[in-house]
Amino acid sequence: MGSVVGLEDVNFPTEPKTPTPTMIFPKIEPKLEPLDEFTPQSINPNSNFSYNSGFRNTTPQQQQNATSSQTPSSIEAGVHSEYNRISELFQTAFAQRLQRDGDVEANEDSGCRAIVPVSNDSQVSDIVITRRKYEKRSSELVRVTDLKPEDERYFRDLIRKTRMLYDSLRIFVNLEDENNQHLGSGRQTRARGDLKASQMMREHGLWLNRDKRTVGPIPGVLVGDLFLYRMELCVVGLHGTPQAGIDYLPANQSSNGEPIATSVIASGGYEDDEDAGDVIIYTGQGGQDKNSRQVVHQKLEGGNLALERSMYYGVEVRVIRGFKYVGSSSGKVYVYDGLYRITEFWFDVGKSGFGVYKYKLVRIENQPDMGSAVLRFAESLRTRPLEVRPMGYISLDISRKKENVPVFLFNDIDNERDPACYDYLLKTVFPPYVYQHVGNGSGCECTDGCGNGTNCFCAMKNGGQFAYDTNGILLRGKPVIFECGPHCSCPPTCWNRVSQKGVRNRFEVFRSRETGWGVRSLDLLLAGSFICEYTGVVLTQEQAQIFTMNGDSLIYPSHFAERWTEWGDLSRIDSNYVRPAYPSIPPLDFAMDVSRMRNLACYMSHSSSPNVLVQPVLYDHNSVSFPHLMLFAMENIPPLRELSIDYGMADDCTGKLAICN
DNA sequence: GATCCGTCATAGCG
DNA sequence: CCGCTATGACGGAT
Repeated sequence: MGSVVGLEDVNFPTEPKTPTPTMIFPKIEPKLEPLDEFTPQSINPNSNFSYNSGFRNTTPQQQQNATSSQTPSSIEAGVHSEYNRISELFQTAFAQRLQRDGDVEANEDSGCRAIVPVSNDSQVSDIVITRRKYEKRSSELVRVTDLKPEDERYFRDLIRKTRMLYDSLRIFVNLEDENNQHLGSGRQTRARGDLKASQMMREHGLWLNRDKRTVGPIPGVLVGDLFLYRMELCVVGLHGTPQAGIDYLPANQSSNGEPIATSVIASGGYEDDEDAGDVIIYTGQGGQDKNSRQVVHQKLEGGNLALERSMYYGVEVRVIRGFKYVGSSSGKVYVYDGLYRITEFWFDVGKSGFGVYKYKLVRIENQPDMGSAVLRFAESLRTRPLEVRPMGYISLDISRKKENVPVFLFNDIDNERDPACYDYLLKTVFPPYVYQHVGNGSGCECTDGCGNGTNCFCAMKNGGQFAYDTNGILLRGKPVIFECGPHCSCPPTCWNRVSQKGVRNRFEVFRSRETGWGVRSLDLLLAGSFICEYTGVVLTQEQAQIFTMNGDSLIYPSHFAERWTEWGDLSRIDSNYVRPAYPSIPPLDFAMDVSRMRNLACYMSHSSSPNVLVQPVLYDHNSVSFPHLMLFAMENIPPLRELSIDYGMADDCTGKLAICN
């Protein structure tokens, strides 16, 4: 039997310790070649820059196309002129550098030639948050290293809070716009919540990682983290440009006058990309018309030059993959896949017949599994679990058809099969007296559906507005939420019935060495989306006493940390923001028995930095002291990542939920 | 009905 | 300040 304590220790510091930022520049020492011997090979001995030695990765047919589609300025002439241009570019850059720091010392023993550690007297608190309005991006290139576990937790929490705020703002802007459309503002296009949210956060200095240009990992961002919008990447500082695929420190800001790439987004926007996971053939930028067709040769400038320089100096780049994924609103997600090294680059003939730069990106070893691979793996698990993982499945539905969607039970570690042995409890069982005051007149009378909540009694109970948007995403955590229910006149399709409809995603209870049993999803869980109810049998005071005397463990809902307060909290943007206190409910003082009947929720692990929140909800009765405990995602949770709740436990209180291990 | 394409409103940055 | 960009949303066509 493992301990229930989940992902992380309970306590983490509010103040970060100082990690050591490692300066990449200014001290660099690439070998300087005499300018008259300047050749592509001397620019970079590692590169296979193929200037006139034929075409790489190009079929004869493509070459034919290339030459035939392009006369009289043949592809070869194009390459020649491009090469001349590059030579000029480098001559200028090297001349400038010679003039400036002709006496830099070589650093022979460093694995990465460009990287020379310097003093660690920078303040880490400056690394992350920018408080001034519209501050320009910094030109200081750093790599953050030596993060201690408490630092990791601090930055993780910072990223988490930042993303929560971004999502809240985005949803609010979209909803407000939708309401305005209802009123007939006459505007044709919808507001871009994704852009508005980032703008508001920028105005309040809430963008992260803007006062340093960070090479390598962004503190607090894990490999596999999911983003739904390009601007979200800008806000956390993972990738700084809203549209361009290559982010780099431009030459004029660089201490040695050369650009350095920091991150790339591979989303298949270029026909010549090849993506084999660990190895990417990445096409440089430029040369496309507005229809994304390659119409001229690419040039070795901007991001293309930066990638080449990053290769030369052995500087790693972050790779974010964007790809289609049903379930996200735009049909696309961005996944942080970790660090890659550029090992080769060359000028090639693209499918269009025009010259493109190509870069071979190789994933650095010993990193967590690629998020994009996990997504694909989860996809295959959803459709054919036994084929993909023939061993380990104990049950393909522990709910025995009670849930809309089967709940898997997986254990490839030991022989435990406990969760298969319990009665599956779909909904919490309340004592009969909570239903006393239910009856006619307790629900709304919106026969045609509740619309946007105008004149809906249930909306009024929530303070005039529904708690969800039209996609069923939780707008803001509240002391309690009133959903429409069996005593309402509205049809079951009413969108104020999100949590009572039960599980909609594919979940799996799994055995883990760290957390005993755990729960993970095979679907992407969007931030704010409903996960499941935390079910149990609610006990009367007397029953609870007997249970306690017998030594049985109970769930006390009042012990859950009130994480709902964090969801939709706009206080960092809106100084007038007040945390929702309405509708107010008395402290929850009931106990729940899960010793015989339970659902998947009680297998979720504890974390003090959880990705799931507990939100009280009422729909089938009006006793505010006995709400359903509904679980919602606090962030975009990638498939197969363990779900965690803040049980409000201290480190040494693992016994409380040991029954579920 | 899913998917593709054109169009438009965008915002950061070099 | 201007032009570029591996965006995102929508509406119409296939």
